[in-house]
Amino acid sequence: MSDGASVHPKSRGAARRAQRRGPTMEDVAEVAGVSRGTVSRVLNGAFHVSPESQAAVRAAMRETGYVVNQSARSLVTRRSGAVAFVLSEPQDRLFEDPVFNVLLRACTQILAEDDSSLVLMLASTPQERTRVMRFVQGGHVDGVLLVSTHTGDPLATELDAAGLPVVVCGRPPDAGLRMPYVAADDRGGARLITQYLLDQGRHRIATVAGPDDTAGGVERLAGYRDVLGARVPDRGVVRATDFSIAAGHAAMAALLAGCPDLDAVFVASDLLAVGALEALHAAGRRVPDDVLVGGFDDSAIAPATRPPLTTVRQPLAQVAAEMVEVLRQLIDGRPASSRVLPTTLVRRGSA
Amino acid sequence: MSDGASVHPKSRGAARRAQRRGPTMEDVAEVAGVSRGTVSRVLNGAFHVSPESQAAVRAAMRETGYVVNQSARSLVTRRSGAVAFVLSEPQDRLFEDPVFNVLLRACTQILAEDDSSLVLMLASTPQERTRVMRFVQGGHVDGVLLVSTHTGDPLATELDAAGLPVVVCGRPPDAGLRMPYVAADDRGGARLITQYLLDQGRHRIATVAGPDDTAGGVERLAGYRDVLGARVPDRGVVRATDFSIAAGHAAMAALLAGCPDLDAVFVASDLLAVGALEALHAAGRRVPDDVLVGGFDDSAIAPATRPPLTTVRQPLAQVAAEMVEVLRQLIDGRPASSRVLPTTLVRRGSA
DNA sequence: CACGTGACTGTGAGCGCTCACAGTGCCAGA
DNA sequence: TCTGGCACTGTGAGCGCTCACAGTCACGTG
Repeated sequence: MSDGASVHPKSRGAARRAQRRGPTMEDVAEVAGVSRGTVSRVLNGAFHVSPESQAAVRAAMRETGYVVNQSARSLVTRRSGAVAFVLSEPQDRLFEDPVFNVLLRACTQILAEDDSSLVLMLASTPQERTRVMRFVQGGHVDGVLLVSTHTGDPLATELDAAGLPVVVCGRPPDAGLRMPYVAADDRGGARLITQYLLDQGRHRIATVAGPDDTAGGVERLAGYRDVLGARVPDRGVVRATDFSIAAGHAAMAALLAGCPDLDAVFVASDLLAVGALEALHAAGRRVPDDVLVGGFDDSAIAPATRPPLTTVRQPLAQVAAEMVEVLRQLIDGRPASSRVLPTTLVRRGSA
Repeated sequence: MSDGASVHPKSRGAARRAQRRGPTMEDVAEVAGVSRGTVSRVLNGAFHVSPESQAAVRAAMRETGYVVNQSARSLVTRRSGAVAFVLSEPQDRLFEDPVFNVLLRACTQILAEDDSSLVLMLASTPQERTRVMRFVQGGHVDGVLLVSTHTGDPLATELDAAGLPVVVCGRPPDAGLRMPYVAADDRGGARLITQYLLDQGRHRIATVAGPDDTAGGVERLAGYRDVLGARVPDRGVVRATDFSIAAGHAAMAALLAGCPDLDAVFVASDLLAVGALEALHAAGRRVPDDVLVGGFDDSAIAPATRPPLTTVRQPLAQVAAEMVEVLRQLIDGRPASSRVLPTTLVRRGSA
């Protein structure tokens, strides 16, 4: 008995190891009475494994409580099974925007369905940007979902130059980028709601546009102009400094000052519209009686404003799903192209 | 000279490899004229490396564009350098709540400062919960930041039972859990604002409380009761079904029906307060003239309501920082204890 | 002058996995 | 009966890193 330890040094070591730090494939193989390779095969859904072996392996996995070691797997496959969700925004205002949350949530969920995970990263400062680049190039993630709203975002350029799998949310403002994007049809949606305001018999339709270095700012204004053409009222366009409530308030006040006889306004986002409604209220204008208000996004706040906001719905869950799908294609080396998804009008009390 | 190529077969191979899939430590070592071990030492900030070697290695890293392979490192260190941010919520309403966003953003940023990353996970369904457990136990992350608001959350129990490093946000409703938490002083904050309403000369102070399976629901109501005691008006307490705008509206309407002569109301969250303000407006009550309204959170929406919301400020950035710090301690095997951070009153127009 | 000492460096043995390849056994067809 | 093919299985060689250990070298010190 005294040499029992030295007789089975290896198996005892394996047993100790198994309990200390979780079972390995080797342990599972031993329990199932097969080899490492067979375990690997059932794990990876490969063919050429007999039903009996398969059952034995599965039972052994259950019995031992086996979980794959992703580090070991990644080391050889060079796939991390993770994707970075990068918010590239000078100020991180976007975090307050319900649109962003919905997108983040949807992406997380969709990735999870495929057993991938989402790593959230911020890239507001140059240091953060460097970190993102190192992270992605270091193979921590297989690809990037980039939420970047600003023209000339250096991160987009760097990622693009490095040839990494990247999908952008929203039409990228820089035409030079090769990477595909997934966007809602901003321009079409803006046309939709502007036409709707027109159809309500309003003639002096102004707009609070978004910042001109964002896709939402540019495209939605373009859609508005598509419909109104020369009928855009004098001083009827004011740009908000960002997509916040406060900016909406300020822009609406400016609009009222420059174009006091407006009878409808298309506001480029719901959050801006919340501010605009306040400014209208403060100025004693009744909505919708005196002024119709149309928003954009159909975010969670839209049905909760006073009055409830008529707005344009972005299919965000679908945007998320398509972004993930396109990214998958890129990661797998398949060709991928950009996609634009239709927007729809949602009528509520404000217009 | 003719055998130059064959003299350095290894170095040529290394060079080829380096360009194919990124340089390894071996490549860096070769360029620096040192060994793998020395490179590893400078990488890990170890001592016993001569300044010359150190400089050579750093130069070689720069020259080759070396980035560590985290998979390989994790495989041996059993540390992933990542942390899971898990949102464990039956319905994922919380995603709409600005409070949650601020917390998520702050955690991401703080972790990034230490070169760790944040993996976002949802755990609404049993399947998702299983996935989280496998993920954490599989060593994908070193610990968990758990944002769970509901009593009897099975994930909290499972994580706790598994003895994994976990920090909960908010006082965990279940007393049986061993894991530490970081919370804002909900009860103290509720006392603060209730006392403030009292000090304004109001005597019929009602409350819209949060769900009773959440810390915010329980603690804030307790603070309210601490101050009012027997002075809580008859039918002056209504529970919201969740922390949403719609629930706030419904609860406030119910409150007005049961307790029509109320002259102030403490609403357990800003989002609820938005709904409550609407309900009051719909009922023709003026705020703050007829009814004072106090919220809780001081989220981004508070200054943007009509009138701006007097509320209780939660130090969310600090909560995030402390959560990360406590989790670090846990991961490093150091003892860690729960922390409660002070809340403060923010006066605006509604009270 | 031998020898311990301490700073520094190189080396081998893995971590747990996948992948390519080399078996093994079984059956149909020659 | 032999052979080729097929379904299935085991095995070795790494992936790139860290860690423990075993050097090496230049110093003092006895």
